[in-house]
Amino acid sequence: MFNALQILNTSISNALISLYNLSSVELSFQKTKSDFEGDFTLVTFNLTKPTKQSPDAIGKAIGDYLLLHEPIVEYYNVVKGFLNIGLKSNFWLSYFENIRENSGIGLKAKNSSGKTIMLEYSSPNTNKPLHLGHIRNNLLGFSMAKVLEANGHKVIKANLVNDRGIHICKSMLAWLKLGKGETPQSSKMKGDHLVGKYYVEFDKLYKAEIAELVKQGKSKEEAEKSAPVILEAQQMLQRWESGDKDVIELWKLMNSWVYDGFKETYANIGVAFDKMYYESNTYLLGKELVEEGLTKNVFYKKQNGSVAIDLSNDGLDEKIVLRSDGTSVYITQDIGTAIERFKEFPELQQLIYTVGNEQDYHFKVLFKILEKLGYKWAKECYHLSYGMVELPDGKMKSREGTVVDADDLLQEMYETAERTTSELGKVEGFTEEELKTLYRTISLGALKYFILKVDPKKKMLFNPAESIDFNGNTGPFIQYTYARIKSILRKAEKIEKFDINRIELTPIERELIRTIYDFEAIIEEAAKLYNPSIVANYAYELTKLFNRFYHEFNIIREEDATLKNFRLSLSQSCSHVIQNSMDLLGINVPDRM
RNA sequence: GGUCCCAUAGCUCAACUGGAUAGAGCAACGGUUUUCUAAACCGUAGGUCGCAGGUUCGAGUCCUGCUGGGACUACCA
Repeated sequence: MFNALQILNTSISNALISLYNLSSVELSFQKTKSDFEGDFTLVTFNLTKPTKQSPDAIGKAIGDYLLLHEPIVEYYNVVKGFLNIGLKSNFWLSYFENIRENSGIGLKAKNSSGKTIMLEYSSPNTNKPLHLGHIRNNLLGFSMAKVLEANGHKVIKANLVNDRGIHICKSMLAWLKLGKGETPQSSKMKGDHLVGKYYVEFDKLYKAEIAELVKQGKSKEEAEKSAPVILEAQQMLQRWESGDKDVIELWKLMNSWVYDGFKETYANIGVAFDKMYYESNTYLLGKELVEEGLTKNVFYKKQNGSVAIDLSNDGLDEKIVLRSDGTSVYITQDIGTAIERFKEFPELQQLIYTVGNEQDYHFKVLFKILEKLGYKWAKECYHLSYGMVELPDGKMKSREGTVVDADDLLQEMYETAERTTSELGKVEGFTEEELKTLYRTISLGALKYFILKVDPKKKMLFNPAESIDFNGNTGPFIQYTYARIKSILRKAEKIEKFDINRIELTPIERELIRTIYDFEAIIEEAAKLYNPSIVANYAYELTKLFNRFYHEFNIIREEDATLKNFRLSLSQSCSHVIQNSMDLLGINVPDRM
């Protein structure tokens, strides 16, 4: 009923039939640029060939047709082949009347699409604390889940914890050698940081041994393979795999430290999971599938006994799926876990992996193998690939300690929020507890928005020296605008009934309604493109627009009661959309700040 | 060597997926508060969209080549 594009599309299609006897033509619409008069713009260039008319003539002919036949159209103008169409204020006002009581504008009802999606994200290693790169993963995954839910899908948020492997053994070994029984309690250190400390210690030992061996005349490569400490770590991994009691016990202990730490960080940034997977349970999966793949001739055995798949016809290379000693490689278990998940959740229709773009190739191979094994759902697997977070001097490396630690950053942001807030001095009457919540809301808002406003596909730069801004295109700016609206609504106390037909829209009011109207399409687009930054940029646009409105009119002092209540109601709807769009990003908004 | 990704204002990012005069924020400069929260608003300045071709009525966007940056290419995870 209020789908303007659909209405226009139908009317213009009719116009083309009536005017040129043309049917089934793809029409190209866009939002009218703000420098021109209108709401929607039809691009007419692609119609010149079939109609043999000039763009301007087509625009004029369609425009005239619309004026006669389409009641929602008020006026039109044609500029250089662009047909700008203005809808009647009446259309926008009835739309607004229709949605203004609705606090969930644009959101689809829960599970209304009937589609179930598993979205994997976070998936940390348990040998080190989370850094800014992991934060991007977590925020992106969590937000994407929210966006998909807003489109009516059921989302199972999954976390596959990489809790085993050589890297964990490195931490364990270094702790045994140097730890002197140190625990999170004894050191007053967060568990994941403590384990991470020994991961770095291992690397130091390892590097020293390599240097020593090189000095003795070995090549670097040889040294890396034969350094005693790495051999010891490998041995430890073998003992783990054979179920050695001591190793398993230490592994459990150190992992439990890490989990306590992660739990705290996850709670702090406000992400959650529906389903936890652990690689120690899944790493053997997939081996039996290799057998299946062999009988299907998808895989082949090489002379040395290893099993591989040739993907060179698909633009990829040969990929080993089983070592010559019969053990799995990483992709083997990925094949296994994917299949396992579709068995576990028969209703599953899509599987999304939130993993950095370093693994683009890996997922191409994985999906291709699944396809070749004959799983129909293989084409519903999607790699939500995101770019690395880089520092001014390059990529972050845990081993070398050149990382922005997640917990440190969150703490820093919190302190900045606290300092900025008290400098501005607008929080009289807040309790200690309310202040803490506010600082958290603002600091997380700043960080999350900073990360999510960037297109996930692109790498992004974080400059610790400049930190994250609280002014301009930022989370706190949007939160502030929300608080402003809430303040007005508090002061007004209530919105009285008003006759919408008495309203004459000013340009900015019209633009606000129009922008609210766009929200639904934005949510759909963000899901379609797997891109929360579309929501972030939208929230900013709406917020900026509202601030202009706010400066242009004093809402509370408006003497015309109809106008006043209309503007209050419009402000309220803006607050709903701002709140909902921020919620899709996993960001809270405060009533006061 | 091969494959893939990226390059837009001094800095960080947009550009509705091929459409109009490429837009925001930060930083710089100037203005706005006895009026609903100045974490705001208005204005000025800032661009050979890495370079060179091509396709198209139309290219930041698509194709080719080049330059610069990055990732992947392991019987690592």
